[in-house]
Amino acid sequence: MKAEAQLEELKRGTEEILVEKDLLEKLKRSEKTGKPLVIKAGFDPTAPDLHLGHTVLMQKMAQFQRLGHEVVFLIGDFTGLVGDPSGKSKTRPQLTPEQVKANAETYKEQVFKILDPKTTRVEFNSHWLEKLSSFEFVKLAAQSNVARMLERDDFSKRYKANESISIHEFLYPLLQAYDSVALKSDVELGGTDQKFNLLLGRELMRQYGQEPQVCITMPLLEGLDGVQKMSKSLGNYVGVYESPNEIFGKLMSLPDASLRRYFDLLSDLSVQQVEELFARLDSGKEHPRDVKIRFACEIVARFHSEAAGKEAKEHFERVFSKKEIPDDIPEFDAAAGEIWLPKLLTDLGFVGSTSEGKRLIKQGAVKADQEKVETENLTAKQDFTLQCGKRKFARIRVK
RNA sequence: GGAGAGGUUCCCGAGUGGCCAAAGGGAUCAGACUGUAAAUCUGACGGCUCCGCCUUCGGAGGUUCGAAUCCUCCCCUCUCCA
Repeated sequence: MKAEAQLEELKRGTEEILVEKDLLEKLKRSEKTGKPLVIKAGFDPTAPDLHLGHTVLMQKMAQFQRLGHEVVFLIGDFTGLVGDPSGKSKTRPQLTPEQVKANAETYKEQVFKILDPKTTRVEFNSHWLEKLSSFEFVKLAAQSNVARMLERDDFSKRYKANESISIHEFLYPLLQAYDSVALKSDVELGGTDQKFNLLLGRELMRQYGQEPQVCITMPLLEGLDGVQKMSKSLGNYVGVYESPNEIFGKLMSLPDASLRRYFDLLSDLSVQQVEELFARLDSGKEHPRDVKIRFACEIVARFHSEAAGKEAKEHFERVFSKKEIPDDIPEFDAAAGEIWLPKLLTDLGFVGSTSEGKRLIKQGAVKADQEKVETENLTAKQDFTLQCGKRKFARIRVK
């Protein structure tokens, strides 16, 4: 594909390209020499599961792949030990090497739901960062300065609020930048919160006598709460590896206001198709719920299969629209006779404590065989279905 | 090194000897209403077979009938000076 056409396609959905002119140059050169560009995207193995937010970036990576470039999926196993301060209001807990290793493995497994394994290069930055001598480390640290670091919004906020900033947090961006030097990357992708780190890579490469990388930032996907960015620790995420029903259900709880962004950043529909869809929505020809269902189907299909998407939809309608009991619910054995429900709910993992179980019963959240439970004790003679809240079900087998 | 300010339940933040399992807000959970949306209203929000008991207010001791609150030592954070 011609360099100009590639650029047009690559621009879709991006927040910023620094610098667009440089990217065009690189694309042109690649076109002429047939040498693919090295596309770098780093992931910290802090959370063991990839979520929808990560896939925004990964779809962009996949796009580069389809255009014939070499994508490096960089696992920050070393930088993960440091902890990225980007966008954080406090120091991240530092991970142990064991945690990082386990998380990194999970990452590797999950990446290829979206990326093409054949053309993806997986790297661990400990390979070169571990080998840095203290001398080189100090040299690296000398490449930037405190004033520059404090320009960053996250740091300056913390600084002004009289909150602590550890020295090693200053090191993080430098290490990430050094990754670019080690990889000689042409392009680095990241979320908008990565802008500073990405740009430092550009600078550092220049200082190490290399051609600076182009930085492309992607918008951050907000989580299911519609406010904060999607993250595992905030619990507002949709995991790539979750079950079809889980993914579907979570996406259905997405606020309407976030729907457009989700379509823009994640849907495979063309720009025009999205435009048309939302025009119908605005004019009332389309119900937001139906649009959401379509989207949920698309995402489930992407991570599982077309059929799984359909099934998840049916399941959802059965359980939540018609309020039926789902058919594939966990089973649990209980002794016949008097059953103290708060304990049973705790054993099932539906609640964290018997106190919580008691509260929920009092609030009318617990049902046995579709009937609201009024008392804490229940005399069980035969199997029954236990429901806690809207979505927790279990089949209790009485013995 | 010196001077000062702080560390409270998931988060923010009140509380400065008993009325404190600790105000208020946020987050969360449940109920009503719905489209598992938003908004709104109601309730819950340390644990325990729970009208009572047990464990919590940076940590360890101490004073007291009684401590988140007072004293001692320690750890951590911030500010100013050097």
